[in-house]
Amino acid sequence: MTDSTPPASPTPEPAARTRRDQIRDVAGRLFSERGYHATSMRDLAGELGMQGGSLYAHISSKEDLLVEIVQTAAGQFDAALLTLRADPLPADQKLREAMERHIRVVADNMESATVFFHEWKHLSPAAYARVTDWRDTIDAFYRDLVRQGIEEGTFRPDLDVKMSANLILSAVNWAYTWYRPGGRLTPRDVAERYAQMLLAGMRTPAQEAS
Amino acid sequence: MTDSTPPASPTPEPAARTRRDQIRDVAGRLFSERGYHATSMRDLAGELGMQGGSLYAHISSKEDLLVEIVQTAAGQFDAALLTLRADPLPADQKLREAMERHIRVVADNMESATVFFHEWKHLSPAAYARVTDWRDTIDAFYRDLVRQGIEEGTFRPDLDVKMSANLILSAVNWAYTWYRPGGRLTPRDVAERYAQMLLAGMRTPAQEAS
DNA sequence: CCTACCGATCGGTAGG
DNA sequence: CCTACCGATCGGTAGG
Repeated sequence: MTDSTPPASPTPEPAARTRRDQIRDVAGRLFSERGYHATSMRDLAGELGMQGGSLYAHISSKEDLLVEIVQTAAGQFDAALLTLRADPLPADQKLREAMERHIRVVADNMESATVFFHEWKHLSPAAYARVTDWRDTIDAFYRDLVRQGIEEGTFRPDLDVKMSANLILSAVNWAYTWYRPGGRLTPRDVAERYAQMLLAGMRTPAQEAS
Repeated sequence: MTDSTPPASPTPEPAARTRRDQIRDVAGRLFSERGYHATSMRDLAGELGMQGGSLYAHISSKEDLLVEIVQTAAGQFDAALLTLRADPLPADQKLREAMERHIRVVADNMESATVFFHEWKHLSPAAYARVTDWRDTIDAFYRDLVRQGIEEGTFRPDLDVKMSANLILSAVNWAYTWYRPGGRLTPRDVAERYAQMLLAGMRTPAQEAS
C-alpha cells in the first residue's frame, strides 16, 4: 500500500464546503427544529463555535439565510420535477416517477423541506412572491399531468383535476412530517405504495395493471 | 311584524364569549399568520385595543394561549374521530365518514389547525408530550380502521396498513394549506373526492361500488 | 473571527 | 385596564 493514490473523498466535494455553507446548513437544522424566529443568531453562532457578531463576516443578514434555504429547496424540487415535463412517458408512469422524485427531494432534505413548508411566510415580500409563484408552478405541473392522463384515456374522464393534484401533493409533501431517512422505507418504497393506491382510483375501470 | 320574537342569535352563544375568548381567538389568528414567536404580546394587545401589560389581567403567560389553542384543536379532532371507533359501520363507510369529519375540523378551524401543525414543537415538555401522544392516538385510529377493512374483506389483504394510514392522514391534514372556507368545495365534497380515489386503491378487486 | 457595543424590543410585573 | 418599568435578549455594527 502506497500513498500514490489519494484517499477517496468521503463526500463529493469536501473541500468546496465553505464556512458559509456550514452556517447555512446549521441554520437549516436550527430553523427546522426551533423555527426561524425562535432561533437567535447567537444560538447559531454557538453551534459553530463562534461569537454572534462573527457570523456577519460571512453573511449579511439572518433573512439571507432563510432565503437561501428556501430557494435552494425550491430549486431542488424544480430540478427533480420540471425536467419531467417534456418526458414522453405515459401519464401514469410519469406520475409515479414524479412522486418518487418529489418524495426523494423531501427525504434527502428533511430539514430544508421543513423550513420550506413552515417558514416561507416569514420571507420579505420579494422572496415571498417567488415562493407563491413556485407553488403555482408545481400545482400546475401535477394538474397538467392529470389532464394528460385523461386525454390519453388512462385516467378516468370524470376525475376532478384540481382535487386529484391536491391529493397527490398532500401525499408527497406531508412526508416531511413523518419520513425518517435510514428507516425501513426508501423514497421509492413510499412512492410505489402511494402510487399504487392513488393510480387505482384514477385509472379508467378498463385498466388494471401496475 | 312585531318584536315579540327575539332576534335569532347570529352565533350559538354570543353572550358567553368572554374577553379571554377574544384574546385566544385573536392570538390564534396572529399565531397562524405570523407564527408564535414572531407574534409579540404588544401585537396581540394592539389588535384588541389595549396595552401589552393589560393582557395579563386575563392570561398568565403567552404559552398558556398556545397551549389552549393546541389543546382545543386536539380536542375537536378527538370529538370528531374517536366517537367513530365504536360505530358499527363497515370500514369503507367509516373511513369516508372519518375523512369528512377530519377535514371538517380543519376547515372550520383553519387558524387553530395551522397553529396546531406548525407551532406544537414550541410547547413546553408537558404539553409537547400530550401532543405526541395525541398524534399516536390518531395514527392508531386510522391504522385500526384499515385493519378492520382488511379483516372484513373489504380492503386488499396486501395493503400496507401504516402506509395507507399515512396516505389518508396526508390527505386530510394537508387541507390546512389550501382549503378556503366559503369556496366552491365543502368539506364533504373534498372528503368524497378523496375517499373515492383512495378507496378504489384499497378495496379488493372484486368490489366496485361507491 | 473577537470584543464591545448600539437601539429596539421582548415577556412579564408592580401599583394603581 | 393603564402607566411605567424590569432584566434579558434581539439582529446587527464598529473597530480591530
